[in-house]
Amino acid sequence: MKPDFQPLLKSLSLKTTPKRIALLEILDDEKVYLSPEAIWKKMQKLFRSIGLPTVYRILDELHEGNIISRVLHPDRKLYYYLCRNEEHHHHFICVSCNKVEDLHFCAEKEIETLVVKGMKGKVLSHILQINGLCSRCLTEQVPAHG
Amino acid sequence: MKPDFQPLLKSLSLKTTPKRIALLEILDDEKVYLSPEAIWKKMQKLFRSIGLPTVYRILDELHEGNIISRVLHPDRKLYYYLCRNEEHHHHFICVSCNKVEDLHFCAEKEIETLVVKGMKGKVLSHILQINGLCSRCLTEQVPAHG
DNA sequence: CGTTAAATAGAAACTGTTTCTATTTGCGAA
DNA sequence: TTCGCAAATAGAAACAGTTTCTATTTAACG
Repeated sequence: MKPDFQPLLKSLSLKTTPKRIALLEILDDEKVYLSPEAIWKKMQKLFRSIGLPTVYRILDELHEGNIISRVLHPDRKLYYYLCRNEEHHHHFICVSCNKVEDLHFCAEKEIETLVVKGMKGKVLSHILQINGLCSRCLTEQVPAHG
Repeated sequence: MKPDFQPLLKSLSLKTTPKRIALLEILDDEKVYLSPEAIWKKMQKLFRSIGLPTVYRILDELHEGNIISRVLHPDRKLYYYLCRNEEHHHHFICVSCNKVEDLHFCAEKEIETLVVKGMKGKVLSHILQINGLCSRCLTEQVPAHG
């Protein structure tokens, strides 16, 4: 069940190139977040000649257009994944298998109150990221990395 | 009022070198988080010859020993600051002046419940970072960067 | 099909960080 | 206080992830 990404690209005034479609399909297939390099390696199986800069550029464009989300991993690298949730939410990241799960929880109101009333400041954005082990990795006793 | 950092270093089995003391004093003076390079520049005023790798190494050691905290900035660089709070807390970061304020708020319980009961997973760590404008920058209408 | 602006490959540059090796220095022992 | 050695450091170089640059290719529109 591959979604039709053409209208999505069109809405961002991006041309529908095979590489953009392939990258979106790769992210759509994965339930884990991927590094640009991992995406590049998957792309190389589909295109005999594709540069890493192309992957970076496409990721930037799609992230810019809010089609894909990215995670700032504790290892200081950026990881990307396709996020289908429109509403505001946060991420649970399994440090063992890299799976991302959306958490429909947000402490927005508490934060807003603390910052506005407590500090007389203003909230521009907030990041809530939970690192842990998903149910599968937990039961399988896979050693966590990081 | 400079604290005596010697026993602190000793407790980590780190030798009390002028550079380690100076770095701690620089961080103690600042109420903002600093990049390794910014710290290096301040160090260069005190030591005619100091390498950037030395700054990185000292920062790593102190961070390892839980003496200093670090922030993973949206610009993907690491910033460091001296954190005097022992208890678990989170950070408000002013994107205009880089000041860090501790927020004594934590959604730990809600997160725990969601992950354990909802996902049957396990929480290893969590990051809550609030980016905004502090009261001073807000009233001064300083344009925010980032 | 032809045109044109957008997209891409490949090389090279850039930046923050780490590693390596020879030299220097803090500090416990004598 | 001086000695000896492990720890700390300088400076160069390497490294990794990411970005920039330029010539070439390609999608989209008429």
